[in-house]
Amino acid sequence: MNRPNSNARDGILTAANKLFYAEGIRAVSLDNIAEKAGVTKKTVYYHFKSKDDLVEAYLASRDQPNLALYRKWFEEADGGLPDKVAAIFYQIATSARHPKWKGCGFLRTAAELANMPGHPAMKVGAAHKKKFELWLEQEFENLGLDGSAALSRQVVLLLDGAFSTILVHRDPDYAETAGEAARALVERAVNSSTPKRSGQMESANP
Amino acid sequence: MNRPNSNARDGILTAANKLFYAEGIRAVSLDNIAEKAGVTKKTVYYHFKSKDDLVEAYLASRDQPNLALYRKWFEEADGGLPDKVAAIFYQIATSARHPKWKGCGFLRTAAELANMPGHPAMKVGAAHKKKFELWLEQEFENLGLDGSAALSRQVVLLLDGAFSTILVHRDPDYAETAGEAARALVERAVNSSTPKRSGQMESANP
DNA sequence: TGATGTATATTCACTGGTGAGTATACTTCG
DNA sequence: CGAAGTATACTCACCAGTGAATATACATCA
Repeated sequence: MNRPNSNARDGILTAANKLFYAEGIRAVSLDNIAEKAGVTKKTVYYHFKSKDDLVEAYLASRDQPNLALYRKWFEEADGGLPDKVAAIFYQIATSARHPKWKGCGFLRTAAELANMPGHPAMKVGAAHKKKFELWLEQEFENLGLDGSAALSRQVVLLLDGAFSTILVHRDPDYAETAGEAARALVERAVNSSTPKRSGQMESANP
Repeated sequence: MNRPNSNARDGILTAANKLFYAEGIRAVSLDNIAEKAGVTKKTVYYHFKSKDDLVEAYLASRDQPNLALYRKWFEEADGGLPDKVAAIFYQIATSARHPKWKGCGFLRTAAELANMPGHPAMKVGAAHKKKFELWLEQEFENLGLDGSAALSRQVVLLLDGAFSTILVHRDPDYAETAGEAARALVERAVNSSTPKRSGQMESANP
C-alpha cells in the first residue's frame, strides 16, 4: 500500500491511463484515480492542476508509444508497401481481440469531449493523428508515389474507421476488411505512379 | 407495448436528442433534460424508467431518420454507382460544415459507453450501423457486383472513419477524401465483377 | 556541528454543488 | 371516483476542487 520510493506522479498517470482508457473520461473521477494510485486526491491535485490537465497528460503519454508501435508494425512486416500498410490493420485486429481492448483512446476521448473543441486533450489527440498521417505520407513520398498526401489520408480514414466500427460491433474482423481496402488503395497508387518498370502502355496524361 | 404518446414524452425525447448529441451522454443530466423540456425530473421518470432507457430511446429515435437520409442522398445523386456512393460522403462533408455538427451520435455514444458493451443503447447503435451496411450491400448485390459484402464493409469503414477523423481535426474535407477512396473501391469492384446484364441507370458517357 | 529556513510532497477533512432516483401529494379528465 | 400525469421536495452518493497542517530533504549559516 505505502510505497515511499515510488514516484507518485508516474503512479497517478499510470492509474489515469488505465482508468480513462477502460472506463472513459467522464466516467472516472479523480477519487477513483487517487485510490487506484494509492495516494490522496490532494496529491493528484499537487501534480496536476485539474482533471482536464490530467486528461491531457493521459493522451500525451500515449502519443509516442502508439506511434512507435505503428512504425514497428510497418517496418517489421514482410512484403511490399501494400503489405506493410495492411500489416498495421492486421495487428490492430489482433490487439482488438484482447478482452481489454476498448478502441482508440484518442478517438474515444475526442468523441467524449466533442462539446469542448478547445480542450487541451483535443489538441493533443488531433496532433497525434496528424503525426501518424504525416509519417505515412512521408513513407509514401519516399517511395516516389504520387498523391502521397491523399493516399495517406485514405489509409488514416480506414484506420479510424476500423477502430470505430470494431468498437460498435465488437468484431475485430473489420480491421482485416479495412486492411484489404487499404492494400487495394495503395496498390492502385503504386500502379498509377510515375514510371517504375511498367509493362503497360500508359498514356501520358492530358 | 404501451403507447404513451403524450406531448411531454415527445418533448423530453426532443430535448434529450439535442442535449445528448450536443454535449454527450454522461455530460448531460436528467435535470438538464427536464429543464430543457420544460417539465420536472419526475415527469421524465414517469415516461422513461431510467437514464439508460432514455439514452436508448434517443438513439432509437435517430435510427430510421438517419438511414432514410443516407438512402435519399444515394438515390438522388446523379451518375453511376461510384458517384452515388461518393455522394453520401459529399453530403456528410456538407453536414459537417454546420457549426452544430458533432460527429455521428451513434459512434460517439458507442465510444462513450465502450465500458458497457451490454448497454441497450449499444445494441441499438450496432443494429443501426448494421442496417446501413446491409442496405448498401443489397444495393451492390442488386447491380450484380461480386463481393458486395466486403465492399459494403469497406465503404462503411470509410464512412465511420470520416465521422471520426472529421471530429478529431474539425476538418470536413476528410469526408471528401473518404468519398474518393470509396469511389475508387467501388469502381474497382465494378470493373472486376463478372459481366452484369442488368441495364442500370449509369450513363455510358463521362 | 547543529539550528533554522525553504521548497517539495503528502495527508486528512472539508465545501459547495450536482447526480440519479424517489416519496408523496396534487390536479385533471374520462 | 380513479387513473394518468405532473409537481414539490427530498435522499444519498458522488464529484471537482480546497484549506490547513504535516512530513521530508536539503541547503545555509552561526
